[in-house]
Order: sequence, then structure tokens, then C-alpha cells
Amino acid sequence: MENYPILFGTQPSSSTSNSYHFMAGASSHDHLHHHGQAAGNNTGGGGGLGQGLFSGSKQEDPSESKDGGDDRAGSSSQGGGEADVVVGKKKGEKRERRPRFAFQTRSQVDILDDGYRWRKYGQKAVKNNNFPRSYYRCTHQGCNVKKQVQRLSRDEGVVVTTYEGSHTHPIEKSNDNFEHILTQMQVYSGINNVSQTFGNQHMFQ
DNA sequence: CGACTTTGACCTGCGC
DNA sequence: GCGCAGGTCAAAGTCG
Repeated sequence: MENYPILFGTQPSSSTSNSYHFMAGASSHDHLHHHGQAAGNNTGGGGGLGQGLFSGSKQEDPSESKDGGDDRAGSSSQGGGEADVVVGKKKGEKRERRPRFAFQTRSQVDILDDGYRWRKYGQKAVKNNNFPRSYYRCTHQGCNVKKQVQRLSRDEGVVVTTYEGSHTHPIEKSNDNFEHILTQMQVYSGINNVSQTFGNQHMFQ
């Protein structure tokens, strides 16, 4: 089912061993207790990550175009493994394709604060996964970016985030926040099969 | 009071 | 054609 391109491919396999405790800071506490509200302030990572990080590697694949439909049902569905999604279909109208990015991070929190604001619009239990998938939409007016967040059942420390679309507005919070989220997440590098934390890479600057 | 989350229902596409 | 699964809507509830 979900075969989006996973940027930072992961190899969690032995992952658990590599322990990374984002909690290191202060937040463990916060996150655990504010999960609900967290979304209000944070959540997200779409644009920042989606645009900043991935813009260069957008993948386009025409293969799949099943969609669902007018911006509601459909926007994605099986994606077929590629990055494009069709949306906005109205009967007989052309469907719009949107880039989609997926990546996995190791974090205790589902929601990463990337500076954008997200509103949760749905949650769904998915097959073969003990954890529900959450659906978020960027709250900025006119911005149609969406993201899905799902924790892996086989490794609950790993969170798969899928972004769809590009933000049409500037980030709402200073990039300094990335420092913060970077400390919360760890992305696996499939290349060397080595995991590292963003925090050590400073790839945002 | 506004912004956001929760949650069940509904819609759509796909496989059989 | 039917049933399943994923994705979205929208009403109701919660919180600051």
C-alpha cells in the first residue's frame, strides 16, 4: 500500500539498538502531556521539510493516478509507490498532481514542530498496523499541503510522515525551531545504513 | 469565542 | 458487482 518514495530510506532493522533519546531536553514531558495541543503549535513539518529539504528531490511519477476525488476522497489512496498524487478532481475536470514525500524518523513524538501550523482532520486505523494514521492539513489559508503521520507497529519508535503538496506561504516560525525538532528526530540514512540525527547535520542552514 | 481535536459516517478506488 | 481499505467530511466536544 504505501509505497511512496521514502527519502532517507530507512533500515530500522536493528534500529532499536541505536537509541536515540530525543527526550534529552526538556521536552519529553511536554510532548507527552501536550500531545493534543501540540498540534496547535507545532505539528508538522511539511513545508519546512518538504520544501526545504526535499525540494530538490521531488520525484514525479506518472504511474499512479488513481485518486479519489475532489479533494476529498481521493487525494491519495494508493499512490502506487510514487510521489504524485492527484487531487482536485471534479467530474470531468483535469486532475491536479501533487508531489508527495515520505520519510521516517525515529522519535517519541508523532508531531514535529517545523514551524508550520497543522490541523488534524482525520485519523484512521490502517491494516497491518497497530497504530492509527493521522491526517493533517496546513491551516494557512489557501495552502493545501497535507501530511499523514503514522507510527510503525513493528517498531513503534519509528514514525512515517508523508507530505503532500508544497506550501504557498513562508514558514510561520523561525528556522530556529528546526534546531529544536532536529533534536527530536532521527532520520535513518539508507545509504550507509547508518542513522544520524539531523541535529548533527545542520542541513537546514 | 475562535481554533483545534475527536470520531463516526460517507465516498471512492481497487482487487477478487 | 461486492466488499475492503484508505482518505475526507463535518458535527460535537475541548481548550486556552
